[in-house]
Amino acid sequence: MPELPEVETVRRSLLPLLTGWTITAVSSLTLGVLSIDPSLTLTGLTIKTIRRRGKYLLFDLIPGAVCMVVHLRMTGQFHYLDQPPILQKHDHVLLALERAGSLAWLVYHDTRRFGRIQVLPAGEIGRLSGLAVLGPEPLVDSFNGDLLARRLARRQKTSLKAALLDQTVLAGLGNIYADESLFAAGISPLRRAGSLSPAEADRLADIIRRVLTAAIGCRGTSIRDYVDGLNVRGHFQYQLQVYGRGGQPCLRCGTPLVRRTIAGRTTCSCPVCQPDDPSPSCSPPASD
DNA sequence: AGACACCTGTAT
DNA sequence: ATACAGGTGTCT
Repeated sequence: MPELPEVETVRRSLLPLLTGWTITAVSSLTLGVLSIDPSLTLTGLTIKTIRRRGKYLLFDLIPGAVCMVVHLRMTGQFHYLDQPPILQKHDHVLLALERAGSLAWLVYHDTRRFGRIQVLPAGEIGRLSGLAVLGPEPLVDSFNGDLLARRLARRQKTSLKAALLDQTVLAGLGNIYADESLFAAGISPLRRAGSLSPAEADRLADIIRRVLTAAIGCRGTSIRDYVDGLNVRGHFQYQLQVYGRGGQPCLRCGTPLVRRTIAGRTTCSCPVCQPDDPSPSCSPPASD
């Protein structure tokens, strides 16, 4: 479920609730969800801060520079509770917390059980495949059209949709925000990743930043499962222009939106606002 | 680049 | 019964 805006919203919702709290007990209720480096114990560690990299959450624990790396995949959720939890189906990990005599609990819940929590020395997180190979963060100042073009050039011949979903090209986009960004930029998901003009790359980079920022401002998109760390839904789903709207009229031109599978994912786009051919109406007449 | 795997729930 | 879902890792 969660893409960058949802993961960032989870991070922001949990950060003030969890910093400074010490883990007093760990229950791993399902095999294979939580893995802890054999040299480490979570019990007794204090949450120093929570960072995000792409779609990963990184809980920094002290003392000893320990990192709890979390990927929520499709349906992972954290629930913060200030009362003892009544464990539900699909609750997989329970952390009991204490600070200045107060108690709290953090539950990891995941219907489809695709998500993973890994605990390891902070210095070794570079060994986690996936995290180590992530592309640049789209919300840092250095992200611009030039950088995007250089990253897309790594996937010259693949479709732009496939390239934007590739976390090694750019970190954080998923199916919703790839489609929303391409629509807002007026670029077809089927364009070759290496075919963007510098002006198009500038425009797409700017729009990716704006779409993700707007979605974070809405606390994410809640269609099915997604909620933040306090079980609160986002509301960017009310601003979606194309995702999930196949067959419905384009909100810009009225043409029915096209729904098709690209890069193995359902993709929605406007055949008029996002022409497959790079801007035919603006091309200079062919001359030889 | 594509198929399939990992899972469960929901909608048709 | 079948299709599909905010993701990604592995194998053709």
